[in-house]
Amino acid sequence: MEALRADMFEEICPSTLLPFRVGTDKWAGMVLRCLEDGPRRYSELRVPLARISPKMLTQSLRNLERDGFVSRAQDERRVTYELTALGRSVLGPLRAFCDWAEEHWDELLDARES
Amino acid sequence: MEALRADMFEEICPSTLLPFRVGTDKWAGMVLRCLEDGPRRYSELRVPLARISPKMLTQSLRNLERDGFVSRAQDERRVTYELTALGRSVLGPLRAFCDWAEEHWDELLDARES
DNA sequence: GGGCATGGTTACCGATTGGATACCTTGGGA
DNA sequence: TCCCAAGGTATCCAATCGGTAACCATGCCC
Repeated sequence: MEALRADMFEEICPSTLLPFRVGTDKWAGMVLRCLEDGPRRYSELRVPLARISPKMLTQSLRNLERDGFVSRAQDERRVTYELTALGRSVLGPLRAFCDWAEEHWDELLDARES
Repeated sequence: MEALRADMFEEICPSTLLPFRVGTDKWAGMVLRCLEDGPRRYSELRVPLARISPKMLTQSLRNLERDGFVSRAQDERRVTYELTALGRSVLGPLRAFCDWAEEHWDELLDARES
């Protein structure tokens, strides 16, 4: 499992500019993608999600937990978040959207400009 | 092309309860689905979207137009909205989510309850 | 030329979202 | 014992979202 790249999600990123959202809030989709490759710690998630505030990361994670997408495990001072089976099952549709966005990115930008 | 059923989207429907959204606003995903089978008029769209206000329907349509998903054609007193190629292309991922939601609906309700 | 249907627009308001910032708590390690 | 890192909370505020309700413009039809 590789480390997560800093600022995986650019300032102009699909989840903010593009017309769809996964999860109840703005960040949930990105959080899910960060958990694709295995469990991650809170502080580890803050690296790729460079612009998230601690408040929003906690809120996103709590929502995802409440909806059964993510499980939280605490081991002394270590907290790790991991996708549940339900969480993994939603990666399919989620990736379908990401692929779509990548493919149609230029068309979308063109449409927005005019 | 069949007429659209009144209140196609129940009060508790995936797009409001479930953790994803297609389109910039609450209604956009439902509007797209209403246009799946061909062009529709403004008043025709208000039938399946029983709880939408004229303001929000206009806003959703304008957003979808701006993003290039929908085109608007005016012919005297008739206004019709139709999916563009881009709009049709997003139906795939959109349906992937709807299918996912249908399949995992019970799990989601269970997770929310506890 | 009066009314009616269509396709909106406008004003107002409350609720929700999300950002910034400061603070807190617990458990090690030096 | 003091400090520091991890993993958060708390507070405040601005902007956006979405609902209600009233109103408007255009073009037909009688």
